[in-house]
Amino acid sequence: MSTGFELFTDRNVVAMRVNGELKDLAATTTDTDTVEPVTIDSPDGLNILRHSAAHVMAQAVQSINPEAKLGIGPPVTDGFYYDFDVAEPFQPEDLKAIEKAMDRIIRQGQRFQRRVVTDAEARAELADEPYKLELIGLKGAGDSHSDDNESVEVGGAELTIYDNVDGKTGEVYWKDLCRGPHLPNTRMIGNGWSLVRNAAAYWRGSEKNKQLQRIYGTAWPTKDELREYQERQAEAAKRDHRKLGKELDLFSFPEEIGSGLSVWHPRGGIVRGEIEQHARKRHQEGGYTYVYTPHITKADLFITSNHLVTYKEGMFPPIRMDEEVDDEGNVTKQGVDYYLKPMNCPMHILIYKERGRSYRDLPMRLAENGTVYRNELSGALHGLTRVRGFTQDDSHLFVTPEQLEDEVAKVLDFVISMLRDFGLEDFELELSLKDDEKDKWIGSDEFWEYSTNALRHVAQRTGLKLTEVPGEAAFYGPKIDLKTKDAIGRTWQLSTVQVDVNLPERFELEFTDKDGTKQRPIMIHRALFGSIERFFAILLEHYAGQFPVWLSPVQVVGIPVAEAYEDYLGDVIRQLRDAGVRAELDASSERMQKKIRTHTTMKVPFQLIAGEEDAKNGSVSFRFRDGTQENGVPIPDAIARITTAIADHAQV
RNA sequence: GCCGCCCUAGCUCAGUCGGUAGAGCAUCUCACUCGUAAUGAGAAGGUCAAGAGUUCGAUUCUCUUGGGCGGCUCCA
Repeated sequence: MSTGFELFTDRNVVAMRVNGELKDLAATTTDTDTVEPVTIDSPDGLNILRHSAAHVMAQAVQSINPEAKLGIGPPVTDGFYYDFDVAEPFQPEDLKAIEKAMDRIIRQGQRFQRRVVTDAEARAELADEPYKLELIGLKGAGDSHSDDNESVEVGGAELTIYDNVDGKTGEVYWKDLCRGPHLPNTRMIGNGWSLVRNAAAYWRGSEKNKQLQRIYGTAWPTKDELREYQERQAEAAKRDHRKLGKELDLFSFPEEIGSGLSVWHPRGGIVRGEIEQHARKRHQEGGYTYVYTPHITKADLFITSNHLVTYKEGMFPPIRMDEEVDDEGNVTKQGVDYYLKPMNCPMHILIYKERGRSYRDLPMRLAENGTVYRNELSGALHGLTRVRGFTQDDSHLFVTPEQLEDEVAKVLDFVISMLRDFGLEDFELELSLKDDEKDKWIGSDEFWEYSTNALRHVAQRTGLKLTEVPGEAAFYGPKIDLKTKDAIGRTWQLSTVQVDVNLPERFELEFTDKDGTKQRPIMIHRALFGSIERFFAILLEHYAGQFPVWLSPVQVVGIPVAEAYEDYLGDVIRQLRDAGVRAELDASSERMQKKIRTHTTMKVPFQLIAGEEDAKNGSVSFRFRDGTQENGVPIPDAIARITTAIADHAQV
């Protein structure tokens, strides 16, 4: 018998795994146990650090406000939070006071002491903590959601309370219902932590429940790592597409139009146009046909598709047409309701249905940049990534069951190679499956098995990292989602490929097979960028506004050293424009240094400068985004260099 | 939608313990004609988000509405 303290003397060890289970170092082990150390910088160790910091924060809050009732306090990515039920929401000044109190607790070196309790004991000790009592009740009811945040409190096989006690006297300062494990001592939290913000959050994540006040913090093994984290946050803030969109004059959301509805300025329009043109060309090469469909439709269409049942809250309210009302307000002629479309699929289906289809018509690949409108909750809106009107690069493929696997494989290859064209490189896949829950899924077991296997084979063949997530499929079929990592390591979900037998069924789609029988096609829903607005925002952040040359709104700006060289440099700019380059001459009366500054902040990839020297030699001088320069480049070479960079989608 | 915070010139922000406002940049004018990140001078620009209330008086206090930000929920 020995404790973790005896087994591991390394100060970086904060807990241990005993036969695979995380335990406090104070726990005892036997010779037959498999015991592994958990260091503070490991994923488990970080969680323990952060969860322990959450406890200290809760103790600090209750030391300041004994009336604060405890919610839950789990670790999350990069940090932790704790929820409190308090009469008055926290203010920024409160966070400072809480940090001070936390600092005292940490310096005090309180020990975390684990204690097993019965249900009755826990209820008695936590009589003043209604939310904890509710959690105890849940556990009693055999609730076994083992991976949610609540399990941090009551997820173990037995109920445990952690006491925070004085390192020397053993006096109990505070206690909390908790599964553990914890750091041995609050001092190990060190100084690599900080409170980040406070916000409201619904108790147990349901908007039907009361809102609690949540305080978020971040915690790291060292102060240096905290600083690095803060720098990463600052870098992300610098790249924020909402900020760059304003600075680079790309798009805006005029209040007069309404929230979540974007307008695209000339510069943003150029970038978006390049994205769309490139995608269009690739789609046409890939056997897709572009179609156009209207923005509004009579209700019938979305009743048939069932969207007006399952998705009604997500849709804008109807526009009533042709209704006539007399002076008393009685309806004398029935009107018709029109809806803004939240999806394009039913419209594409109607194109399919316009005439009888043969197996020879399949696969049929319809593509559209279809603008859809969704009544998103106002609080959910966020820049261009979450809006009320957006354009999906939507495709619907109609295939025979036999074609499904091949076609999905093609689609996935297509998606990946297209995203590579835009400079994204790091991908992984998520295969969403059905689970055992009854009633949630439609379609036969055979269909699910067949289509799931098809998607799995295809996904595996890409060689990309693949995660399978049971229960995440659409109710009508499995799907593959593609995620990408941007330049600063953030993950974005982009493309989705979904198999659907539901809509073909609802709309009674058919094709005539070789043997003359009528068969039902399978539909594949495919969004590549997801939403063009959102994809644009992701690229903008990925490149921090420094788009590769082909996407840059202005590719070249000519800056004459003095007015006398405007004609000379203007001629070079004209040649570039003739070659299809977006080149401009800055003939304003500013000084050249000022112009360089202006166009550098606008992130123009090539600045061409010419004065006496270059005019004499028939050359120009390059200044690049990073401030480096290359002087005396002969004009033809300069033009070739620029056009090549555009054609190659090069970053400069 | 919910909770909290916020909205002052085109932009970024000061400011007014209630007596109707200021800077820098951008814009316009003039002078300077200049070789790699801001030339100088001057001018113009604001019903302090909108509406209502309290007050002798509101940009400032209160309420309502709109918009934004951070979360929750939701999601392309």
